[in-house]
Amino acid sequence: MVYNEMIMRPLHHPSADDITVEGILYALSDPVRIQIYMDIARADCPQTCSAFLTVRDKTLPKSTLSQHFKVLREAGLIRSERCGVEMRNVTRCAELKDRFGPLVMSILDAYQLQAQKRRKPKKNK
Amino acid sequence: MVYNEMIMRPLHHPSADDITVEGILYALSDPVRIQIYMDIARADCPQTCSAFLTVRDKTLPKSTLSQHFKVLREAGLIRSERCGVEMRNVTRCAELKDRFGPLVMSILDAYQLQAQKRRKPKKNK
DNA sequence: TCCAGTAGTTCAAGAATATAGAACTATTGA
DNA sequence: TCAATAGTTCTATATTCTTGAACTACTGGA
Repeated sequence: MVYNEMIMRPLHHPSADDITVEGILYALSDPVRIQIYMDIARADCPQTCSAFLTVRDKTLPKSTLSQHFKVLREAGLIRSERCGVEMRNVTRCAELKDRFGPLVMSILDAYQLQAQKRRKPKKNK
Repeated sequence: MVYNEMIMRPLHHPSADDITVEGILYALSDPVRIQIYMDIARADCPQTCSAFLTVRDKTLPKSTLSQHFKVLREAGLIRSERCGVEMRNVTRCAELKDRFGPLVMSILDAYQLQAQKRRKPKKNK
């Protein structure tokens, strides 16, 4: 089959007012997406999509990865900018902090805590 | 059709160690569920399921409501106890705070903030 | 003891959403 | 001009969610 009219739509970033708590929670409820978001947040420079072709030892198809980035972007968690052939992704932490206080930070902290426990679980359980 | 072997399974509550950040975020990413959870958390006594047959001005079928409670329960957010014909639901805030710090509290705070903004939006936007 | 009423669960079917391969757009550097 | 790279879109399939109907389970009369 031949695809007609396939077009590259401009990226959509919701304004701060349109970001919702539910949207943020949904976007970060996926194990792959929260890991991606965490890595972008921890990085000291914008991250490309293809930096995440393997996440948590799992290889992801490009199409799936693209969808995950779209979800993060449309939830208002990241800002993506096309830059030549690649995409630069950064978090929108500051805006989110203004709007929702420590929400996102405490999600990241809890996730990090959990990841640490996974790596070195206590014996007494 | 006649249903055989339909049985009322015992309620399952995950142990604190089996609760995950992703599970919590997923459970609270639904507008109905976060509202229910908020109401249970704010209440000063256990709440029954049927107290939520209408949520955010929407009437829910009993079967849907039952599923929502199951999701909250299996995410580790609430503890449900059958008490005669009804069910008493309370939050597991203390356990969650031990395990994940301020995570759940900051979700509730952010949600409350958002709900307030919905009720009285500023003119200058 | 039976029965009707109440509270909630389970099943199953249709609706909605997610995943991923293939085909595509878009940009760059040689 | 062209091949390579980065990411998107389409679409079919798989998975998950929603809900009405049928059910379980308990309770308080009569």
